[in-house]
Amino acid sequence: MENQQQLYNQYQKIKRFVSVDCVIFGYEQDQLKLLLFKRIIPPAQGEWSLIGGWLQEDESAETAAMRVLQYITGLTDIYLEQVHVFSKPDRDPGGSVLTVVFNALIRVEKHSNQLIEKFGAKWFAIDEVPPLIFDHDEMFKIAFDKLRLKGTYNLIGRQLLPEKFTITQLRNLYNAIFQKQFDPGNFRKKVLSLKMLEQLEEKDMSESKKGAFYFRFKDIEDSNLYEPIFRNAIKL
Amino acid sequence: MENQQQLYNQYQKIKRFVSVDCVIFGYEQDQLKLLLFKRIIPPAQGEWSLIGGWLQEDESAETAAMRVLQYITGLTDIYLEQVHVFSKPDRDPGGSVLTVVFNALIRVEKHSNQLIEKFGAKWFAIDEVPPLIFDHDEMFKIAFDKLRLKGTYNLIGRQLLPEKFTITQLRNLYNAIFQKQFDPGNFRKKVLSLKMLEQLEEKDMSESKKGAFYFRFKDIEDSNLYEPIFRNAIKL
DNA sequence: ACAAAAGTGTTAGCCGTACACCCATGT
DNA sequence: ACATGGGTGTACGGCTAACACTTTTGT
Repeated sequence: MENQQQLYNQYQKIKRFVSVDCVIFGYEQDQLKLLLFKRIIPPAQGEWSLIGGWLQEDESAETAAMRVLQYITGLTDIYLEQVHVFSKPDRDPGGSVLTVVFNALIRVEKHSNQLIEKFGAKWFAIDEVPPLIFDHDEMFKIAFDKLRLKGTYNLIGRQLLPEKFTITQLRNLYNAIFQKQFDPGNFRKKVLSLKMLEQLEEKDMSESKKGAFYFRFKDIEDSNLYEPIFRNAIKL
Repeated sequence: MENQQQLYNQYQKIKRFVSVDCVIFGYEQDQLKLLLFKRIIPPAQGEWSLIGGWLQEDESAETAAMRVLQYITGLTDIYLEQVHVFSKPDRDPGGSVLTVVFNALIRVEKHSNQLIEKFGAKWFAIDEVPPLIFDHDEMFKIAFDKLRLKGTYNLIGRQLLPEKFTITQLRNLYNAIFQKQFDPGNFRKKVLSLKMLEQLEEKDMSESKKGAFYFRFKDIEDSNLYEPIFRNAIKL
C-alpha cells in the first residue's frame, strides 16, 4: 500500500500550458473544405495553420474551442468532437504545450465571410490543403481519418449541410469525404432505409428540370451509433 | 488581421495541472477484466478508482501513462491508446485538473500479482465493476465503448491474449467484449479469412480431448485498419 | 461407446453492387 | 424531341447466420 502512496508523492503536480486547435470542416459547392489561417505572429509567420487558443482558468477544452470558434465565425452551437491530444514536450517551439485537437463541423452558408476575412482565413478544398505549421499536418490527418471513420457508422451531414438538402447533396458530401463516387440509386436507398431523414414538400429546382425533393434530418439524436452504414467506404 | 492578433493577446497563456488515468483491461479465465485501485488518500479514500499520475515537465501524456503502468505492473511495452480528455474545471475536487484517459491492454498472465497486491489493486470482471470515484465511471464507460468500437473493425487480442492462443480463446475474448455468444464455426472462418493469424504446430490439450491448434498474430502491424470485421457485433 | 470440444460443410436469406430503366420538365 | 438529373427496379454475387455434421481422443 505504501507504494501507491509513493506513486502519488514521488512525482509532483506540475502545471503545463494547455491550448486547443480546431480542424474546421465545411461543405460548399460539392466540396469538403478546411478552414485555415495565415499565422500573423512569429514563429512561422505567414504560413498556414489551424486556429487555436489558450485554455483559460475556468474553461474546459470544449468551452475554449467553442469560444475560439464563436469569435471567428460568429456562430453559436457549433458541433465539436475531440480528436486527439498532442503533448510531446518538444512539439511546440514556444515551450511545453499540451494541445487538444477538435473537429468542428460548420455550415459554410451560415456564417459571414467578412468575419473570416478579417482573420486572414481561407477555405481550402480537402484535397488541396497546403503544408501546415508545426505538427498541424498530422493533426489534420488524424482529424480527417476520424471524420471518415465516423462516416462509416454514422450518417454525417446534420452539421455540415443546410437545414434542408437533397439526397444528391448528401451524396456529394459523401463523395467528397471518401473521395469516391457513390452510386446514386444505391446511395439513396441505403440512406433512406436508415429512417433518419424526413422528406419535405418542397423541391429544389436549381439542379435539374424535374426537381429533387428536399430532406432534413429528423430531430432525434444520431441514435444507432454503432451500426455500420457504408461498410466498404474506406478501402484497404 | 488585427483581430487574429487580438485572439492571441486577449487571452493569456495559463498553466493547468495535467494528469493521466489508465483504464487497464486484461483477459483471464474467459473473462474481460478491469484493474482497479483502492484509493489510499483523501478525498474518497477507500473507494475504487482508475490508476493515474501527474504529467511531469519532460513528459508526453503517453510517456506519463506508460511510466505509471510500468511502475504498477513491472511491464514494459504496454499497448496504449488515447480515449478522451476530461477538462471541466470543476471535475476534480482538488482543483482544476485536465486528465487524459488511456486504454491500456495487458496480458494478465505476464505480470506479477504481487506487484499489483502491493498497490491495493484488484481485477474486476467487466460486468461487475463497482462504482468509481469522481468521473471515473464515465471514463470507464467511454473507454469500454471505444474498445468495442475498435473490435468491430480491428482484430483485438494481440495485446490481451498470450503469445500463443487457440481460436476458442480468441472467441471467448470477443464473447466477453461484446457480451454475446459468437458462433464457433462462423467465428473461426471469419477470423482465419483475415489472414492475420498463423497456425502453430503445437496443440493446446487442456481444453479438449482432441486438442486445439495454437495460433499467434502475424508480425505485421494491424493493417486493414478500417475494414469492418464483426459488422453487427454491437446491436442498437 | 460416449462425451465434449475442434473443426468442416451446407443452406437460406440478406445485402451491396452494377446497371437498366422510367419519370418529369425546361429548352 | 431530347437532354438531364431524379428516382425505381432487377439480377447477380458475396457474405452472414444458423445449424448439421465429422473428427479426435480421454475416460
